Amino acid sequence: MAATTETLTAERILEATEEVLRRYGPAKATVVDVARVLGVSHGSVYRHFRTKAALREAVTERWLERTIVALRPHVETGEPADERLTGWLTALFALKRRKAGGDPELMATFQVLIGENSAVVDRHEEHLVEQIARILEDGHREGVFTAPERDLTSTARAVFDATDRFHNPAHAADWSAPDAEDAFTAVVSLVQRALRA
Amino acid sequence: MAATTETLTAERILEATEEVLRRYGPAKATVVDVARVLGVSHGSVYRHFRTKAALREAVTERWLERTIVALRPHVETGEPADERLTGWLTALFALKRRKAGGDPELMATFQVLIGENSAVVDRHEEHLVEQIARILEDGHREGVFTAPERDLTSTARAVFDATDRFHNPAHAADWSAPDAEDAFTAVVSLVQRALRA
DNA sequence: GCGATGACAGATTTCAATATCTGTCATTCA
DNA sequence: TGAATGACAGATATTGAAATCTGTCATCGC
Repeated sequence: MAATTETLTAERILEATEEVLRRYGPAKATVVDVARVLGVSHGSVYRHFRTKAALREAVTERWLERTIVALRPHVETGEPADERLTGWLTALFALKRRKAGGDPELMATFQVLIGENSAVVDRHEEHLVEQIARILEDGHREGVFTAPERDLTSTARAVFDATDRFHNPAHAADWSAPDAEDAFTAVVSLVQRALRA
Repeated sequence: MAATTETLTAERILEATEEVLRRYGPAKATVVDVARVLGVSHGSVYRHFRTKAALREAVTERWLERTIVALRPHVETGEPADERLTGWLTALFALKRRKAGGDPELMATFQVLIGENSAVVDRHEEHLVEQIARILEDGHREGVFTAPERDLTSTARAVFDATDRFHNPAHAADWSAPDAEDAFTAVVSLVQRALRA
């Protein structure tokens, strides 16, 4: 509502867009709203983002990037690779679950954005799979994991896919079930048994 | 449209409801439509099903039941348990994928019904998990699978969860990707490695 | 000169009036 | 007598006119 004297940057627009999405949800958030928050005309927003879709895509990217950053430390702990893998998967599940439980509406908004930007999501998944692959590679070097039958990336992808139920927002509704924790642990130990030497 | 002289049974109503859902989709299918197909007044439909929701639930149940029946033969082949497990999982994936690919609109309808009837879906999943558990039990007896670390049912559940991406209709959109087959094979061999003696 | 503006056309959404549907039940008919 | 009917009240969906939004661009002012 208040006009600031700061220069208008892509960064500031993204922040405003996030705020508007949070407040009004994905269906009602408009470019005009974003401009109003920034105290500029909506034409100015279009100087930085070609379309509304591009703006929302950029927000999605930012949002997903945060998960990558939050998980990075778990890739490079001093622990043995098998423990690191469990730690990484647990951190991912905890992260997603905390978000979903803490603010279900925001999660719903997020899911809509994800549905709109599958290309961004694909790239994001590739990053996550890379992090798993790095742990598997270390595990192989340490002798904790057996030599993979197939290439590292597709094994990493298999680990990602096998645990999909516990990080894919499409399943967020199941995460509050009383046995979600047990189900997660069971799948993780299944995966560990498959990988361990 | 044509009035038949046959007596009105729950079975005939369910068939008509399926037809109406197929033709108009979940949003536009009405009880009046169902009655029209049967050539009766909608009041007569309410003699057999208390509400529209109950009617749709019954259709969902019937629909899911067909999967259970189609998979039953795969539980009891003469094959060793590990091959049977792969066979069962492959059959489930193929079944779902054929449905999704063959008639995407019908699949979308089905997904809406599933969303409306989570209790029915939960019971259905339990049946599928039971089928897996039976294969695991045989495998343990045959010495093909290692003694389970945890109880059979929760291991079976873990197998079901780990392969979720390849049977949960929520992921139907991914099944036509060129690498879906490979991803499936990778997860199945991961699961097999975890279970084998 | 360069970022910002706001009027504009066409696309999309909202809103309220209208129509249809759900679920009930007193009545009919075989 | 017991299945089937259809009129009905309240809930839900449809529709089309009015309002708002998206994306462009000629113009402004620092």
